Amino acid sequence: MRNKEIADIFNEIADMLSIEDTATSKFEVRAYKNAALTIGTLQEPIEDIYHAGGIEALMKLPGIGRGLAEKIAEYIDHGRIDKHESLKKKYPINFSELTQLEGMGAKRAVLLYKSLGVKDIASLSKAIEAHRIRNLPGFGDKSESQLQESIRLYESGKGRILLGDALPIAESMIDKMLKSGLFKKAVLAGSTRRMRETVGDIDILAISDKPESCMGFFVGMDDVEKPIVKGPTKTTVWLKIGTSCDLRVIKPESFGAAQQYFIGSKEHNIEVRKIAIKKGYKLNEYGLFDSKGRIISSLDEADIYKKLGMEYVPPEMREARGEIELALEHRLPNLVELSDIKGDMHTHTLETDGANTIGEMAEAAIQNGLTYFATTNHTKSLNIAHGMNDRQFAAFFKKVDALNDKLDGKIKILKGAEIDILKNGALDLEAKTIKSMDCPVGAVHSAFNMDRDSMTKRVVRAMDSGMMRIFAHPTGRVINGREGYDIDLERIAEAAERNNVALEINSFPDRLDLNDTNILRLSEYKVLFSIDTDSHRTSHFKFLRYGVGTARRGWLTKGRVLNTRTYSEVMKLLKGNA
DNA sequence: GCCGTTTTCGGCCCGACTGTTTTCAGTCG
Repeated sequence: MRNKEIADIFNEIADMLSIEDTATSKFEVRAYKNAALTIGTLQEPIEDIYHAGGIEALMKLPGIGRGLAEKIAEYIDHGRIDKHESLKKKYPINFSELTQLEGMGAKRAVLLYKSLGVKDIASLSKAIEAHRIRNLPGFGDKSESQLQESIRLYESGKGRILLGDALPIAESMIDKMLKSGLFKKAVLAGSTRRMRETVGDIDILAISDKPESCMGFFVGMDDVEKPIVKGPTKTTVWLKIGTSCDLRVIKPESFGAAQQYFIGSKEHNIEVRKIAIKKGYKLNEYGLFDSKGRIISSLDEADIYKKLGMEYVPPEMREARGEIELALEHRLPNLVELSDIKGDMHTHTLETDGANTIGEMAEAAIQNGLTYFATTNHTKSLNIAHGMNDRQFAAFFKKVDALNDKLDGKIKILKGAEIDILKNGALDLEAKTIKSMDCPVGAVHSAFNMDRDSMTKRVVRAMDSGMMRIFAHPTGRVINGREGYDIDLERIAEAAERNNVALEINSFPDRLDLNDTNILRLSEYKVLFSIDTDSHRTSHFKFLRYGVGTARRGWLTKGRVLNTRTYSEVMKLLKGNA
């Protein structure tokens, strides 16, 4: 997939063109940025589009005309774009690195290059140490020390943090803000609200009569390491967890418009504003206005969408991936909700690498509102997790039977295992043992570096055994950890369809596997998805909301999710009698 | 460089904050 490479190059061309500062280049910059956005958020490999339909097919993509389509073709065919190469000769600067620094854009980068020869963060650091920045036009003592601080923050907070780390902090901060009595309302916005798997910062939106006191309270909170930007309506701080947090305080009459604006995404908002313009309106964070500046709507987010002729778009869908068109046609899917989930098909106990007994897990599942769950311990090949053999499973299942009797329907425990799919595609237990289970889950835990075809065949063979009901964490990726193995998900989905296997959406915060884009990609297949926690201790059942958020980002409806079914419906599906 | 339900020419999302400025450019989201 060349999408990211091309998007990066277009962004870099845009940065370099933005220096030229002529009347047309200003909009040429925007054209390159728009195109980079289109390509960067594309669901399928751009080279596939090109190879299937040539330049004409590329030109059908939004923001891509003949000129840019030819440049994309040039890159796919020759691995380089002439315009990019010649600009790079003119400005041999690492823009993508430098512009990641707070307070550093393309223009400053070029000024620093031309006057001091700064090309990247390393050479910038040296220039700062020698105090050579402060005397440049447009710079001063403050900008010099701020750049130094930006470098420090960049080094310490490289990369985005997990949703599972950001969301609990954000919620507790909002809780404290509301309890302070200074805030009338405080809500979560930004990528955290959209449930992106990682977030670059936390955005909080608040209403108050006393914005100054609010900002004072905010910068003084325990979670805050230091303020970065402080204004009367907008303040940015650096949090101790290693990410920044924005607070915007607005007037109550703008609450709806402000939510719409601050939830984002930026790409979604740009599209929505264009729709406003087409209708002769103007949309900003204060409201929707007509051409004479009279207010059309501002109090309620849903009303703003309505006034624009659109359905209310759930935050998780706001990524400019086609939801705008559907909202205009009133054809948005009715997304699955946390409260729809009745069971969990993937959990562990202390018999293998879990931390709690099956009884404790059952109690926690009840507390979390579930009516059934599958206990799915690891199998013998996974030594590191003390995987169980056939005899141990038989003994364990007797315990589960006894517990089920004792629980008397308060919750139903399904007997299962997270069975290793061995290198040759065989399942790591005897057929007799697997057939005694309600919920055999298959998973890959070894030999991650097989080539794509072999890995795909390995899993397809396991599915074709007819004994597997769920394929756990299908790509094996760990966010900020490892890439995941190379596997052809389309072929996996076909095999899953044919064998009545559900594909898992693993809710563990550093897995979220399948992820939103893969779910979207596979939505045309008639497979069910199973949103599981992979709980290794009782507290992990709370992770379910991350899996549901991911499913919603993948546009899944309740009907597409296996474990929204009741216990008896699920048992029928698992036994193949549905 | 893209794009069109008033347009194939003349527009292109919108506002806050900061530092270095005497009215604004650069950056950010």
